[in-house]
This record gives sequence, C-alpha cells and structure tokens, in this order.
Amino acid sequence: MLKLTKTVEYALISMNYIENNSNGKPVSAKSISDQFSIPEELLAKVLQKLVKYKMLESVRGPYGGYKIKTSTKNTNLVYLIESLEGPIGIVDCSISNDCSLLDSCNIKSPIDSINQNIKSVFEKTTLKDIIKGI
Amino acid sequence: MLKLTKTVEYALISMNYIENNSNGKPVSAKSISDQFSIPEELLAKVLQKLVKYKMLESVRGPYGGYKIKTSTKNTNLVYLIESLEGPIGIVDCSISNDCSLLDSCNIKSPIDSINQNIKSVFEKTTLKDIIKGI
DNA sequence: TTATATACGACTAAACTAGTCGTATATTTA
DNA sequence: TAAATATACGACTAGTTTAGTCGTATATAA
Ligand code: SF4
Ligand code: SF4
Repeated sequence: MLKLTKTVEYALISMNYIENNSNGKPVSAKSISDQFSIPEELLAKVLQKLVKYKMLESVRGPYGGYKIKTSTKNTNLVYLIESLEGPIGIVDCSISNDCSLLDSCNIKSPIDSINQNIKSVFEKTTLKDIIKGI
Repeated sequence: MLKLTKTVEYALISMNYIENNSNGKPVSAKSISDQFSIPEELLAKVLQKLVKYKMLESVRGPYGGYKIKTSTKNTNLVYLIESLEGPIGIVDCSISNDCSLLDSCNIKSPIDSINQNIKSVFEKTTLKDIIKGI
C-alpha cells in the first residue's frame, strides 16, 4: 500500500547512475543491470519509456546506451511517475470518476485534499534532487 | 500505485457515518453496509480492527453496533492506516531493510526524505478532519 | 558481415487486495 | 430459556496489479 513500483525505482536509480558515470558517453542498459542486479529486459523497457518521454536519449549500436537530457534535470517526479505508471491518485475517484460510491461517498472532499498534498510532495521533488542525493 | 486500500476507505467512510448518525446509539455494520453497498462481512472485519485499535467501541447483541470513541477524534491517519495495513513506506527499505540493493542503492537517501514527507501528510490529518470534511 | 545494443509487444509468474464462508459468542426481548 | 440479532475471528477463493521473461525487429560501429 502506498508503494512506488519497482519500475519507478529502477528509473531513478538509472538516472542517477547515468548522470554520475557518463562523462558524455552513453551508458548501456547492460551496465546498469549488472551494477544493480536488475533484470536486463525489464530495465531496458523502463529506459525506453524514459526516452519516449524525453528524460533520456538513446544511442543504438555498439558503444550505445542512454544519456541524460540536461534540459530535464528540473523535471519533477509527478511527470516521471505519471509517464511510467499513469495518473497518480490515492483513490479511484482521484483518477477516473468511476467509483460506484461516488454519489453516497462522505469522504471524497477530505480525501481529495490529502491527494493534492501527496501529489505536491512529488511535484516539489525534481530529478536534480534524486541525482545529487538530498 | 500509491493507492489507499479499500479497507482504509471503508474505515474512514464508516467513522464519518457513525459520527453523523449515532446520537449516542451504536450503529450496526449492516446499516453501514446497506448505506454504502459495502460487502457486509468485509466491512465487519474492518470495524473489528478499529475496535481492536481503540478507535471504535462495540456493543454486541440486538441494537448493538459500533460507537466512536471521542478520545480518538484527534487520532492521525498514520495511526489508523498502520493499524489496518501495517507500516507505511513508499519503498521496501523504508519498512524492513531487506532490499537486496541496499548496499549499492544510490537513491535511498532522497527516497527516505520523500517518504518522510508523505508520512507527514497523513500525520497532519486527523479523524476530525475526515469526519467533518475539509 | 558480425557483434552489440536499443525498440517493442506478447506472455507468464508472483504478490497483493478484495471478497466470501463457516463457526463461535454475546445480549436483548418475548 | 428460546429465538433473533449482531459482533468476533480465522480460513479460503477470486480478482487485480506488479514484476519478470521471451521473441523478434532494427540500428550502427568495427
Ligand atoms: S468516491 Fe469515495 S469511496 Fe469512491 S474512490 Fe472516491 S473517496 Fe473512495
Ligand atoms: S534500498 Fe534502494 S532499491 Fe532498495 S528499497 Fe530502498 S530505495 Fe528501493
């Protein structure tokens, strides 16, 4: 409950590792997977999504791999998480309005408020914070 | 991801409903289950846990049910959630120290900080806030 | 041309969450 | 004291989500 997914953790670990081990050269999925014992195919899919959403760029072929896009170091975690996992919300109705209790629900308003506070924690944290360590 | 469980939602809905429909008399699980179309046995188990952790008190037999313990209106949501679901933590290592990456992990420190911020959102919210609506 | 590495979708396994069932116990009222 | 009502509690099943695997295609350096 209230957990991040491994996908998100792998993304953050990778961004940090790439930033600190790149020197301008691309870092391969394999090298990250070795370093942290993350299943290679799984990690590759995560990195590919980060490329899709412009947080990394990729270089194919031998000596290829992934590089950080410096322009996205100010990206906040809501963007990263939602890119990987879809909308953040602590209950169904904060995402989709399809809860069957919606009409009778007596806690929606305070829950919405909590949800907003949770989101703002992730909004205030940027990739820069993760890459440096706080 | 980052979702509350139905158990927690049912607990909050029930506390709110009991508070506003009690008039000193106990409110039965059945009546709450009817009102919100929550499976009766499931709800009963949730309410029983709330009794176990002193947020409700129960009255057995006909005309029985559950009453709010006024002393616990200042209870915060960390206490309620952890009573029902165990320790709150956005990653494994914020709960149990048994992550296999613990030694090599390069994001533990910033993640710990985020985790603390998330917990404090729930710490700052009390049952009073939920019962009234914010 | 070969080896390396990303790209992408389909599939399986494992874990967690939600819901059900059966039985026991307490208490009110007739 | 019998019957009806309602909580107490543990075991079990079903459903959903998360994690991980596999197969195939494509790009590129040497
Ligand atoms: S409407 Fe109420 S019960 Fe349904 S998801 Fe929202 S908060 Fe939860
Ligand atoms: S040690 Fe790192 S990888 Fe493991 S749970 Fe903690 S933050 Fe996640």
